Amino acid sequence: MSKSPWIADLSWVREARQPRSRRTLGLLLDAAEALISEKGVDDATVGDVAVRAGCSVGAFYHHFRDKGALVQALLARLAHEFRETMDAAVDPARWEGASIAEILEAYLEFSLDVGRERAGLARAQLGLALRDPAAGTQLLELQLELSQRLADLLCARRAEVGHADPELAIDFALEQLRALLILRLEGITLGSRLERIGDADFVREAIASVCAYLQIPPPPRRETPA
Amino acid sequence: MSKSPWIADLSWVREARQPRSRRTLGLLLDAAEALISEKGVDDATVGDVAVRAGCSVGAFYHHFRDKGALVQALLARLAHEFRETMDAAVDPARWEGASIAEILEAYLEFSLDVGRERAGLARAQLGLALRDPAAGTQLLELQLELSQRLADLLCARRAEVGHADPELAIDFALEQLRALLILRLEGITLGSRLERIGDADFVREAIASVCAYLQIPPPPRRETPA
DNA sequence: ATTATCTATAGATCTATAGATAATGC
DNA sequence: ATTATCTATAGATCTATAGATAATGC
Repeated sequence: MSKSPWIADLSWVREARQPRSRRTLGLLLDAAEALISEKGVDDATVGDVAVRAGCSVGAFYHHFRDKGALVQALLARLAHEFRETMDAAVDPARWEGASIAEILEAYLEFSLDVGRERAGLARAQLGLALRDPAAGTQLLELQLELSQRLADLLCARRAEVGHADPELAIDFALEQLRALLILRLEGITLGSRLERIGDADFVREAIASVCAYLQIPPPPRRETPA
Repeated sequence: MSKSPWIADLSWVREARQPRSRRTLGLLLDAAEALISEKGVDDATVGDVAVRAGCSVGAFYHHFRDKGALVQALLARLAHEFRETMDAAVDPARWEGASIAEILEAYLEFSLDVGRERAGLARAQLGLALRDPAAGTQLLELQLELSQRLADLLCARRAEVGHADPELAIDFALEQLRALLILRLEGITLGSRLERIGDADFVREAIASVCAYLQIPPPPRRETPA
């Protein structure tokens, strides 16, 4: 029976049976993540990835239909991790009793931490999004969802906000912080005076800025643990 | 006489004599600028550029040693235009009697205008800087110089500033606006609510934010010309 | 018997060059 | 005579495939 052209490329997707296979798949993804972090998607070749994963190019193509499928799989894995982290992060229960300023401060600190670890990857993803808006959106959409859920958290505290249009102001403030984070994490700041100030000062000024804009009280000073 | 290896690749640089040659050079640069705007440096091939310029690949290599030399030349031309514009823009005479808020407002408006025209190019340049920090710095350094000269303009007006550390605050505010501009111009905002607000609202909120942070009076309302 | 891997290589694409041909300015 | 261009192609690089070989689980 000849196959309908509509389903020519469709087959039942099943998890790999052999543990060996799953191991190789993991090694390939790890290798790809590392290489793409270092060199970007274009300069990380299929050959590179295979060598780093300790397998052959042939094995690579057993696991991925083409190079694009690898990038997709990698983004999917990152998206999964992102979502898990986000779900824990924006749980309203975590933030009971927290002020807007405290939430934003925590957002900045955590983002800087995580962003530093995954700097190369963020760079690669930004590069991807710049070149091909369709390809790089997956993670950016998650960032956006994070902004939305943060906005929800903050809007529940809109009584604190002195700005005439609290919803707009909260959106704008979040976007402003996101812009600052991207610039700082991508290192596009170059030799600007800001690059030389530490993260602590950076967070302090950023928070001072949004607090003034939103017209909310600044966060309480935390004692540094001895 | 055999050549010293130290000067093997050195020759006297002279402007092209033939007008025909200068014309081709210009066409090549224009073609490259357009193509790189559309597709980025990697995807704009030498062949593409030659076709678009209406000449052959051979002619291309008569003008440029290699593809990198083309990118260099293009960046140099842009840098020249940037500098000319900047020199006119930050001339203190232009800003006599202007307040900090008015200067920042004008900076935002002009940057949005120019950035829209050259969006693809900014994108390509950002991509270049992300991949190879050494290659893309030329224009970023000019952006930085612009920030520095704007900072000088503003520092001359530090009496307006209520923030405890005016220099730091001015640097931070400028960096914040730069971050917002990049995000908005690169279209990384995606479907965020901010993308849907117009430039006028964007400028207004951004200015409101820095004025609150710096603790300076907001800019005077301008009447819209009928 | 099925799944996973390896080796070797075809095919596509892009950069850069060689050598011939045309245009320019003295 | 010199400068600028064109045509054709070599060489490098990368993606993807074909076919043979090894490992796994029933």
